Amino acid sequence: MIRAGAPMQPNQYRDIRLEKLDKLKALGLDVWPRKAKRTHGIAQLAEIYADAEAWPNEKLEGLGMTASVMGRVLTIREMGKSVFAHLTENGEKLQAFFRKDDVAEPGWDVLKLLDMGDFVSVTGPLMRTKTGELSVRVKEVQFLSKALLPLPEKWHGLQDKEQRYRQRYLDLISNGDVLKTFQTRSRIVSGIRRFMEGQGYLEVETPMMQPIPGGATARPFITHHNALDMSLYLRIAPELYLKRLIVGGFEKVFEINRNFRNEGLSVRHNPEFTMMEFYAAGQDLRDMMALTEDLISGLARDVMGSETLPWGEQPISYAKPFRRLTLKDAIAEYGHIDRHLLEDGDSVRALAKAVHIEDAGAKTVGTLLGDLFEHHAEKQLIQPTFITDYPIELSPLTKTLEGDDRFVDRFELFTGGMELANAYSELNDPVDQMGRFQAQMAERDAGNDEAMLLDMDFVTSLEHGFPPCGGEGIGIDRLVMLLTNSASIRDVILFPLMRPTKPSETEEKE
RNA sequence: GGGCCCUUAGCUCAGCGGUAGAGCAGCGGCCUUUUAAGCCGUUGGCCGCGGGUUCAAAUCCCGCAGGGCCCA
Repeated sequence: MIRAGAPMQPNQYRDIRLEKLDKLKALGLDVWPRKAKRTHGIAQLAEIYADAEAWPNEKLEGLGMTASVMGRVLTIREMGKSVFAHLTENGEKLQAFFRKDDVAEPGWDVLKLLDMGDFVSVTGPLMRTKTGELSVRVKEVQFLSKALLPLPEKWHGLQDKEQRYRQRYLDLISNGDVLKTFQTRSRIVSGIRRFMEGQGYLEVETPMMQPIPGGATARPFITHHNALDMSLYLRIAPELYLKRLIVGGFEKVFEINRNFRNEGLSVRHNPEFTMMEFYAAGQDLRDMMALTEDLISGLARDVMGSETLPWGEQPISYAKPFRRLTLKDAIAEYGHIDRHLLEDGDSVRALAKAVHIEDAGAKTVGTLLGDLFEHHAEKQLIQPTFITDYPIELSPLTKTLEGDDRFVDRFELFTGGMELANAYSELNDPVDQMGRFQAQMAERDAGNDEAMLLDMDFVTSLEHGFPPCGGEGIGIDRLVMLLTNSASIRDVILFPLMRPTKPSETEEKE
């Protein structure tokens, strides 16, 4: 596969196009000019003169304007002594109309050597064709860049998913929706930054390489620092560092950056993924909920244009307020299970065994409640729903509920059947925190290699005084999936992780 | 990790024991308002890789690689 990508291998297409390049040089052209002649962007012209009734051909010609636009040649339709071509720039298209009698030398010869995929700049007045399409009547052509390899098929685009991910640039060129999705992702992320800054949060950066990976339960990637001769871990979460900043006196901080978790791939998981975490001194879980609703419904409205957006077969409403449900109530409702059975350890264990949950005999009741929730409820939570009152075993960094120390003041937001956000009233009692870490270490000794490691410096920071604090993480990739109706996380990550097609050169050297 | 499926021309796909096919793209013609332009002609293939079965394998069997979907 991907033979066309093999660099500089002899290839029918490359050879012919290299010959054309020589012919262009022979015409005396600078075939790799340093700058494009351009007075307007294609999007700009397409927008201003979009309305065919407001801008009929006579009126366009009456403007007496000359525009220069640059773009990649997407299609060429040759009609004897005239040629139509579509140029594309930034996802927008504009037609160029060449007539042999109109084009100044050596324009017509250049045209004969033009291929789909090349870049050109064209100059001329605007016009509208018989069929009403806005076009540039080309008087002058500037050749900008030769594509030596052909574009994917113009009608079907690039379909092969493997090649779409491996050669994302081809996917972006030939599948218009893909470029739109990633442009939208960019707008969503900048919308998030605007919102957070508007709420008084400061963006900070904390270590991606950590000596002790903390803040989440997950297997880390490990790497090595040569000069210090030490192991380092790619972070699984920034949490413990952001909290140190709260200790240090920041009131509100957020970070949007990559986390790395050494786990499998799926339509919802990529080993590196983007997360926003934020912390606000003096606040609690209720404040995090309100902010989350404001943020997400605001993004739906302001970036996507509606609080109700399509998601597969079923639209999702991001209108406030989102539904709230305790973990146990969610199990009861979606699993059609008598609520009272969830209050008793033996019956919880029996329910877990009934649905074949692994090690159901050995796990704690709280852990089993988490498993039952995942089994019965998670996939069914399509509309945004805050799940609250998590078992303490699943939440080593969270304050307990008032009056019930088996459960903690935490929510996870589920949407489209996915975990989208996770928030706590942060644990700030250093003695309690030390005990929770010890419980995690015991779990680790018992064989759970995802259990948290003790970070003594973090505990020390709490001992210097940590205010009450609300904290939350929001999965940015999943948020983009939801807002753009993308079924796979690979459709919202530009370069998802792929196995190499053959051993890389660095590996061969080692 | 388990199950199912895919891999054939640059791209999109047929073909499923008997000489390797189509559309688009390319190349050569015709055509001065086309838009999946049209018409005539034409080049292009380690049928993912390696074994096997067979007189004969793209096609059947086994293994490997890469990918996809579902489940855990």
